[in-house]
Formats: sequence, structure tokens, C-alpha cells
Amino acid sequence: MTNRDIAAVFDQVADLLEFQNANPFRVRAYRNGARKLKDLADPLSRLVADDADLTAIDGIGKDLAEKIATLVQTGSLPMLTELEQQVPASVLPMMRVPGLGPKKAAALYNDLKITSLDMLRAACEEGRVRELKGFGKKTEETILAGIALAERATDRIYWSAADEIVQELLAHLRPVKAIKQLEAAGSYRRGKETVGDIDLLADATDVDAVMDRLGEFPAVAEVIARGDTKMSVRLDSQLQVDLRVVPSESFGAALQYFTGSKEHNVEVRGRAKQQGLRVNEWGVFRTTDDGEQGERVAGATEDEVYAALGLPTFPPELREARGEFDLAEEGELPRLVEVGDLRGDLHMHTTATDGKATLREMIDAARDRGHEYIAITDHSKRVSMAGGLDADRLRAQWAEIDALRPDYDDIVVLKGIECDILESGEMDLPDEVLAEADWVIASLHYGQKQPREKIMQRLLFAVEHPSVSIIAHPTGRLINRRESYDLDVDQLIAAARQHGKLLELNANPARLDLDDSHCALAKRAGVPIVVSSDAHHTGGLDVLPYGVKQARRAGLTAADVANTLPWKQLKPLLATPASQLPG
DNA sequence: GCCGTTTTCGGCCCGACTGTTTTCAGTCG
Repeated sequence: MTNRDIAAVFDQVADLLEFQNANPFRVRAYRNGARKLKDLADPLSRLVADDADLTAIDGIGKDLAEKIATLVQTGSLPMLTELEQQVPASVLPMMRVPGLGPKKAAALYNDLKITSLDMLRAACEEGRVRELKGFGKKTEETILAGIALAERATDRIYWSAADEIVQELLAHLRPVKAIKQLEAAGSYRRGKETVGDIDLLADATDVDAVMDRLGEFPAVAEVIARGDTKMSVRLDSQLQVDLRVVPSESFGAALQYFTGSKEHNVEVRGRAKQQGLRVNEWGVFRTTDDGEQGERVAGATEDEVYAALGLPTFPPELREARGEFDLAEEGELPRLVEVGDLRGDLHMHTTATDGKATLREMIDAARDRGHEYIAITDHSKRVSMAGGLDADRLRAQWAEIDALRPDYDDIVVLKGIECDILESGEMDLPDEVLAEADWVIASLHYGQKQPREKIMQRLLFAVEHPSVSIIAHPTGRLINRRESYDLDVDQLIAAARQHGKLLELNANPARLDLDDSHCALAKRAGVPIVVSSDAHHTGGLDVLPYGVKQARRAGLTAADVANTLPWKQLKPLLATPASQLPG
């Protein structure tokens, strides 16, 4: 079992325990444990085989350590089997209905024997739900409307799509004169690859003016809730937007609170408590001797709030309780990479294969964007649907690049190729051709269903190939659409380190591959990351900021990202094992 | 279930909003 498999078991246990109304802190322990395992660098299977002390892992105690060992050794967990006998897993979707938590879902299961969304709908339509204690007519209506939402299980949207909506919302709200400050918070601000809902925060005294204006946003389908400071609406697209309106003296505290993550805030507030302080969305307050909220010590800005707790202002991308507090204590909070640090783009296509712009158009567009260098990397012949290049056509394209070079003294155009790693494990072009290239991307488009052993054989062959520079979109996942192929990312990173190869962070918003936790592992191993656009038209060059967001979430600095270097300094990195790099 | 320069037991972040209650539980973030 992989670390993620084991984490999934713990998450399932947490879901079932929650349904059974178990101690919420016990539920949290399982969820927290699952989270920590997903970010763990070392495979648990190896740690167990080595008889390592698993309780050294933060969030893993004696009990979870034993369960991990059981899972590694037997592939199953008796406790989960037992829980599933007590509660059918089919009841869990009920908790996805907005307004239904563990208590109400359990009442529906225990009193009405409801075990599916279909049965729940029938019970609502027959008016049986309103008869239950704690339920009423209104609740029944809310559930009925919510079932459709739960069934649709609307995907979290790409960060890039959320950004479009956020910009529209901000533009819509800004004309309100009462608004002094306005920010989008939540997972959007943390730069998460997908966003589940949009959180907006306004500094204003005229609350009604702001809320009325949000209600007038054209895409609003429904107002879910509206109180003195908080309003929630649902858009036509099903996306929920939460608005919070606070006074200036609380804006920083509210922004900190509303940005999250939840786990980060739990840590922040726990630390505050130890210092005799209380943090809420209204500010940082001293706690009086009788435990009441006392004098306010901070709140207007985030800097002020964190400073009051003796903490630096964490970049939003790092606020995930994934080790940022330890880094801060050691004074090693990184200065994260920025879009402006990138000097070149090393993955793009042209009309020679499946791109929509010509060679010259791509070069012009890249130059307009200030790139110092680019690599032209069309597909190799195996990608027949894209009209992939054979050796002759590739050499013809390189001759074309040579012919164009005199026209461009301010941008370096590299002769590259995105060469497929064939199902057989061979490269799709002859070695002598690859040896002539400035930049060789290896990637895997076919045979993605092969077993792990075969996939790894292919990837490792490419990593060891003397002409290969980098592995592109190394896991092959497409967010919300396709799982990654079956690979061992740790092994790939180790091989890249050994052979001096780079790994791509593909900035396409549907890929973002490697993801943040994998990039963090690569950083720890000293393997440089290259953030690339994989552009198939000139506008496609503009996705780099999405990749940089993901890189920042991984804690990468400019030094960890190879294409922040001038080409002359990047080139020597190739085929230099990371262990031999300076620094 | 985890954790500990106050603790091996007793804590574990904190507040807004709704609906169903006649003072609060459940849900949500």
C-alpha cells in the first residue's frame, strides 16, 4: 500500500466515526494523521520493513502507528471492516447534502432507516423527515434542494477559473463607496490548484450596501444566508460565494482567519492561547484572569496579527500546517519564487505539430512577454494525432530556427523536442538525433494503463538517457479528469537526482504536474524544477503564473526553479548529478 | 486519538447563521 492508500483508509475511518458521533477530537486525529501521511517523504512500507519508529511522525501516536503497520503487512484494517459492518458506507453521501452533518444524518439513518440519497428524497417528498425531532418543514425543503447538489458532486474548479470569477466579483463590488478595502481570501488566496468556493472580505461600515450589491451580481442564483456580518450566495454555476463585512480595525484579523487554512488557524490560535491571547476574526485579544476576552492588541492588518503572536506573516500559499511554523521558528521561512523571477519557457508547440501558432509567432509572443530564452518542443512521431515529427521533419524545423536566429538578437531560441517514451520503453527518436538537440523533454503519452513496474522502467530509461534533459508532466494526471498513471514518484525523484535531470512543473491549469507536495519532495532531494507553459498557442504562454502558484505552495525559492537562471547557467545543470552541484 | 519547558490527564480554535427551540443544537468555515 502506498502512503496515499493508507491515508485514504484513515479518512474513511474518520468519516464513519464522525457519522457515529464519535469524539470529534478522535475524528480529527484520524484526519490529521491522514494529512500528514500524504505529505510524508518516505514510503511507509519501507519504514515498517525497517522497523522505524512511526510515532516520530507528527500526528502519529502509538495507536495509529500500529494501524499503519497492520495495513502495510496485511493490506486491510480490522477496525475499518468492523465500522463498515456497523454503518453502511452508502450513508456517507448524505453528509454531502448542505445542512446535513453527522448528527442529522445519523438521525435519518437510525430513525427512518435511510441509507441512500434516493431514499432520502422519497422520505422528504412523503413528508416523513419533518416529523423527526430537531427537523421541521424548512429543514426538509433544504434537504430536498440539497440532494441535487450532493448528487451532482460538483467538482472543485481550477484556480484559473476561480480567478476569472473573483476578478468579476471584485470589479462588481468595488464601485460601492462604503468599501475601504476588498480582498478575496480562502483557498483562492492560498493558490490551491482547485477552489471549492469563493471567500470575499470587505472593510466597510455600511454592511447592507455591500450585501445588497453582492445580491445584484448577475450570476447569483440564490441567497443562502444573510446576517449582520456574513452573507452566502450560490451562483448559477453552483459555486458558493461567502462574503464577510468587517470594520477597519478587524480587517487584518478577518483576512487572516478567512484565508485559512483551517489547520493553519488551529495552530495559530493554539499558540495564541499559550501566550494568554485569543485570536478570532475580530482581532487578537488578551485573555483576562477569568478567561474572558480582554483588551485588543492587534487586528487592523495581517502583519499586526501575526506579529502580536511572535510570528512572521506567512505567504498565503504556505498556510497549510505543513511545517511552516517550524520553518518560522528556525528563521528559515523561504522567500518564495515569483513570476518575475522566470527568465525563460522551455516547453511549447507550434503548427509543425498540434500548436495553433507558427514558429515565428511563438517566438514573437515569447519575446513580447520578456522571455530571455525559449525551447521549441514539438511532439515526436508517435503522437500521430498531433502530426508528431520524425527525424527529417525535426531537423527541418531546426534548420528553420537557424534561419530565423539572425532576426532575434534579444531572445535565445533553443532547438528542442518533446520526445515520447514508447510503450516498449525506447525513445521515439534515434539517439543521434536527440544528441543534436539543445533541450530534450521526455514524456509519456501512451500506454498509461501499464503496471507500475513497466511505467517505472520507461521513466527510468528516459532519466538515464544521456540526451534527455527533463521529464515533462511526470505523473500524467489531469485534475478532475484523469488519475496519474501508476508510478513511484520517490523513485523517479531519486533517479533524477542521481543522473542530473530536471523535473517539470507543467503550468497548464488542468495539469499542474508535478503537484505541490511532489515538488516539495523534489526540492528536499535537490532536484531542480522547471516551470513550463506547454503552450499550444500564443495565449498559452500566459499560464506560467498558475505554475508559480503551485511552486510557491511547495515552498520553492527562485534557487529551486531552474528557469529562473539565464540559459548559460541552466545548461551546465544538465547531466550534472544534483549531489555534485555547488551549494 | 494525540500531546506535554505548566501537564501522562485533560485539554484539544472560535464565532456566525439558521431553524427549531422557548434558550440552544447543529452546521459551516
